[in-house]
Amino acid sequence: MAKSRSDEQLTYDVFDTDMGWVAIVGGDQGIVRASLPEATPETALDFVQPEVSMAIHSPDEYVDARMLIAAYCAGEAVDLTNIPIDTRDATPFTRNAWEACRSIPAGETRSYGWLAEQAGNVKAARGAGQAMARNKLALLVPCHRVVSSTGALHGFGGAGLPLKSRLLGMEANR
DNA sequence: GAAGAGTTGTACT
DNA sequence: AGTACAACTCTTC
Repeated sequence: MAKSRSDEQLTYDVFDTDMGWVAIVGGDQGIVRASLPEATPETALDFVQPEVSMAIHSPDEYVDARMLIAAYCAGEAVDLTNIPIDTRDATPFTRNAWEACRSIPAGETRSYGWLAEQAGNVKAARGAGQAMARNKLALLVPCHRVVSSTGALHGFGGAGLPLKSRLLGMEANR
């Protein structure tokens, strides 16, 4: 770990899945940033900027992650938790929230309050939500399984909502 | 069912 | 260091 992040060479890969193109950017510690399934590889790569700008295309590094993500997008029951992730930019609370989020079983949903409790503070549900908002690992951290206390898909800022609803439907149907 | 107040964490200035 | 913002939850009308 002696090597600094700035001195580290990032690598990326982009591939097509059943739901669209997914781009992933990783470092020495693991995946640093991942995109949601997009219509075109260009959009997917745009999603992982600016990290991808200083990364080189190394599909050989992520053949394992590619297979898992592709299988997941195809509806297969795979464990995305096997993919190593690097939470360098995350604060302890955020990292803990992401870790708790990965702990949620497929097809199940948890509330932000539960997530906050796992992260350390029960009343930090709002902060937990923000941690998900800052989540750069997209599919690797199944933030779509986190819903509001009432069970409704709250927030999920922007165009991610339809996709997450789709993912939930897929997992539930599975 | 809808609206308002309260807490905690993160990001930015 | 301080201020503003946020993908929440709970209590009350």
